[in-house]
Amino acid sequence: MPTSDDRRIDKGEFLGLAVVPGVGLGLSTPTATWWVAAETDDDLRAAVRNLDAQEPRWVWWDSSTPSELVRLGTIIDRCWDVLTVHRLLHGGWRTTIGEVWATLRDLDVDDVPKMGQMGLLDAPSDADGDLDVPVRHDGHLQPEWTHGAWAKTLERAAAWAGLAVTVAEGQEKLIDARTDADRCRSTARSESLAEFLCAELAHHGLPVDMLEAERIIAEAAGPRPKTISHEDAIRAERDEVVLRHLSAPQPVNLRNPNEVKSMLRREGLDVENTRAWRLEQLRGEHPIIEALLHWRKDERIATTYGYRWMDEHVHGGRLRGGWSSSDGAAGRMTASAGLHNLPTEMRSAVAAEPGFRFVRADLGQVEPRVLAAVSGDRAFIEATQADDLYQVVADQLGVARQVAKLAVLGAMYGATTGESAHVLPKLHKSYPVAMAMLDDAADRGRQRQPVTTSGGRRIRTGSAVGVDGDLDGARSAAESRGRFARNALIQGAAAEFFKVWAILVRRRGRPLGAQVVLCLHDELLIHVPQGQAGEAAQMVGDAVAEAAFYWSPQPDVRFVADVSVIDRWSQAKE
DNA sequence: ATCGTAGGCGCC
DNA sequence: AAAGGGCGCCTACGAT
Repeated sequence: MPTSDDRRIDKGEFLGLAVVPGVGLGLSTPTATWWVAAETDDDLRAAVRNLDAQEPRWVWWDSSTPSELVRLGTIIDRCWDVLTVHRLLHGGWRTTIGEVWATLRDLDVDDVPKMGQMGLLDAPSDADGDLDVPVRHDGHLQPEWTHGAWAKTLERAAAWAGLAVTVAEGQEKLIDARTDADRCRSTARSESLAEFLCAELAHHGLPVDMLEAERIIAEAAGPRPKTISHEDAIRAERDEVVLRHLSAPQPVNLRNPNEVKSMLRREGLDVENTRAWRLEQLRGEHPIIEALLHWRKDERIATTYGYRWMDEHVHGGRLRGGWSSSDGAAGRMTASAGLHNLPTEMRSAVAAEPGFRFVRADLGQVEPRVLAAVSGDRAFIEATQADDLYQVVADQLGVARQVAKLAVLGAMYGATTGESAHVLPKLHKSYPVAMAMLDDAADRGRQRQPVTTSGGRRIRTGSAVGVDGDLDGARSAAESRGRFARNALIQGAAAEFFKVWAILVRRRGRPLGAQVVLCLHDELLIHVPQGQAGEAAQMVGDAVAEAAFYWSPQPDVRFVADVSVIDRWSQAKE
């Protein structure tokens, strides 16, 4: 059997990979399938590096492989993540390997076999075939294989890698046949690498000053409870600060919105719901409002970002959570463990480690600039040349800047009321191409038709997404889908652009020792040795224009970023 | 007991 | 200023 070093792989050629820790690698190009025994992590790492030196495009089924590579400390810059590309091409989110295979083979996705659906005492049906081969007689993948049985032997791992290459080739063929083939292929590659970045983000974690975090938690939630009854006492104490404002004291469960509503009614305050923005309008009417709003903030930290959250997700000064490169709706990145919704008052706890600094950068006015890029509206593209796009639009429409901003955002979100809706006709007149594109997307959404982002992502609008909150029947559900589609076109394209930026920063930052530690929709945080911080900041800014060069359908749309070097996340501007 | 849904709210 | 799009995560609660 030849070793990996004997194989000649053309630059950019698909190279399937299936890692079996402690055993070796299954490998496959479109023309050959083989395996390499490697019992130690060092051997595994060396084997991958030797192959990567030939500059293949690595192919794998799903994020379990990048997770394994990152654990080994291997760095990859070209890959094709089959599951990620599937989501790009077909929409949807929680997709399984079995469904990806069935889709490619034109099999009914509803027939994809599930693990364990066969009773223990049942005889294997004819469809199951030989467990040693990955594909059953009926054409579907063996569920045992998709659930890990591919890793039983290196021979199987090699076959598994070969199947991944087969799927990747099929996906590329689908892309080649499209009118937007070049752009879509480019997105498939960038989104795949973004998935690898996700594995790195999950592994490295976000630096957290644990003492500072505990100080903030203590301020909001009190000391760390020692027993259950101690915890109850702290909770009761927190509740009491609100309840003492009642004219007729009685126990109220503040965590139950209905009880809060009737409590307020007894105090002479009638509200349809108890949301913060509505309660804020009642500030000054009754002291309990202020106390209740303050209670909510403290309760948020106590329940979601309290000691339990610390114990569960922060270890060795790093906050770690799961990352996904593309969510179910429009393709934004998602993260768990609170990484995407840390309250601002907790951001002082996100601190660079000794000898390191953060470079923080966020894209400025990214949604309207993306709208200009994807619509090709000449007048709107002209407006992106300015640092402050909204001011240019305001001057054009002859309205105040704030009004122009709300109108532009409203057009992208589907706002229908208020002053922003009033300005909409003017917006149509000045920027007809951009507005027509949004309206067209909204129409498609209403009719349950999918929309496609400029990078080629298919976004489904017909499923149960975006229909909550509408009680008055089908018409408003259709409007809700329209708003969703309208926004998804922009949000999805912005997400594609952001990911190109993120993976560029990841690569350009490597010689500087920089580590991407947070991706937040339009904001990047990188952790860098303090001596390299200035150079890294320059690089991050330059990478915006480079990302635009790779991603933007229009070469003359200007994108801007605010970049700063800081020690704590709370030192972000404003 | 376990699951799904709703109200609520954190962030973009 | 108005209350529109996305996500994750909390509690409460009704259905299974």
